[in-house]
Amino acid sequence: MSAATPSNHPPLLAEAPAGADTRTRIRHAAARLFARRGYAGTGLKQVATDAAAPFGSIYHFFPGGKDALAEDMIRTTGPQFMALVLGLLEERADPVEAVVHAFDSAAEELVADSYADGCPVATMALDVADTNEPLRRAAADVFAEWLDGGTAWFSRHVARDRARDLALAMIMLTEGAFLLGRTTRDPGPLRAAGRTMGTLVQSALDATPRGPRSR
Amino acid sequence: MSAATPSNHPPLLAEAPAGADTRTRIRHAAARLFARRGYAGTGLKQVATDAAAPFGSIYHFFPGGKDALAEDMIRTTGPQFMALVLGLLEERADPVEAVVHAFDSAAEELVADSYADGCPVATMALDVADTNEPLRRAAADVFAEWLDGGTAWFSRHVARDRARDLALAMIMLTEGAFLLGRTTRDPGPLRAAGRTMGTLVQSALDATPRGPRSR
DNA sequence: GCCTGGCTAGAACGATCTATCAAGAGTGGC
DNA sequence: GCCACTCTTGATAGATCGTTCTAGCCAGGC
Repeated sequence: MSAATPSNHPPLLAEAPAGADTRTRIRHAAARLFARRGYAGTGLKQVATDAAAPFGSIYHFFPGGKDALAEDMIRTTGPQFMALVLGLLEERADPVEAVVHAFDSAAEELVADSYADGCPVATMALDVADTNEPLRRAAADVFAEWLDGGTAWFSRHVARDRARDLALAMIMLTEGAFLLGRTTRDPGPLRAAGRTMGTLVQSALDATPRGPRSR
Repeated sequence: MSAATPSNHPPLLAEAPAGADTRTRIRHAAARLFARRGYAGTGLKQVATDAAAPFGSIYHFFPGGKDALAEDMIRTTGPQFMALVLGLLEERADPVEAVVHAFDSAAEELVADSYADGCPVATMALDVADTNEPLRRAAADVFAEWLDGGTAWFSRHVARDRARDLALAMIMLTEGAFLLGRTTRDPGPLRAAGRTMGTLVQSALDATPRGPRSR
């Protein structure tokens, strides 16, 4: 949708900017901790500490407490993450090169931050899928948005039903690759996922005989 | 490796058999809770309750406490899960049909247990990747075993380097599909992952000109 | 009959968790 | 200069966490 300049992206889940107000400092700190340690593994006290904010301020800005903070985090970083990926895809004209490039960039970033940050939603999604219905729905909504966004992107090159499967495969490979990469401390899975996506896109293109689009 | 009969498999993460001793009851209860709620989200008191075991027995059988219980769970259910998948793959002779069938079976099972149980390792792996080094290593070891096992299976049909990428893709798609399936309460992702794996295996077969094996 | 060991059973401890509360600090309107 | 309001603070409550500990139960060997 929005421009997605071919420049390098700002690090998602970074610390809050220097002079940021308390609310955004809390948001950033919570996003990092939730993404790395999950819902149950993150303590609000540590959020306050990391944010250099008074403990009570969490409840001032997020009266719903931990749940509200977590839902805000899911619904905020989810679209940001999609925008980041779509931006990476935009950096190459050829769709096969684009997906390979996107995964390679993700691999570089994973190494750069010492395998700490993967997908900001996955850890929490698995954590709460069975225990916290509102958060499960929030994560489900995010995944649905990703699927729509990905389908739209691939639809520029292949038929819509094929595009949907490609988008689904891209999301699943991304999540699986981050899981393996973070656990084994190895960027290899992300690069392999890129190769795999390249193969899939090429297959879909080959099966789309009449020109690039078939809308 | 082992036989892998084409019969239906016993449910992984099931309750302990009726007359099971306390140790195995604790193991089963812990496996279920850890898989569904993650490491931080699982309380030992609830493990004892679910296992119908006295609380102190947990420390009697697992002197290492929560960590020992979790590591035992990872290293036990990990290989079981691989055996289950390899067994499903064995139920179809054609490799393309085999992968599609395996994912379709997984989809059925996910629906059957109300989207509660996915991969027994993934939830914990993401939970502890940044906070608990021994458990992270245990999960990493399990993933490495899966990769070896999967590579061996695909090597029966394609060249070894191609087989490795296929195995990697299969693991990543499985994990991603379970994540999406559990979060959105929809078996669709698992079936889509099956279709995608079918495409990938077919591609690899097409690129392996001289007969099935190329050892 | 007694003793030894594995196992049961749950109380108790200190730490940590989420959430609430009351009071203080700072700021802009009038 | 005073009020109204937003935000800051940290103490506190009540619950739950992982872990330890002590005591009792019960079967098998001698």
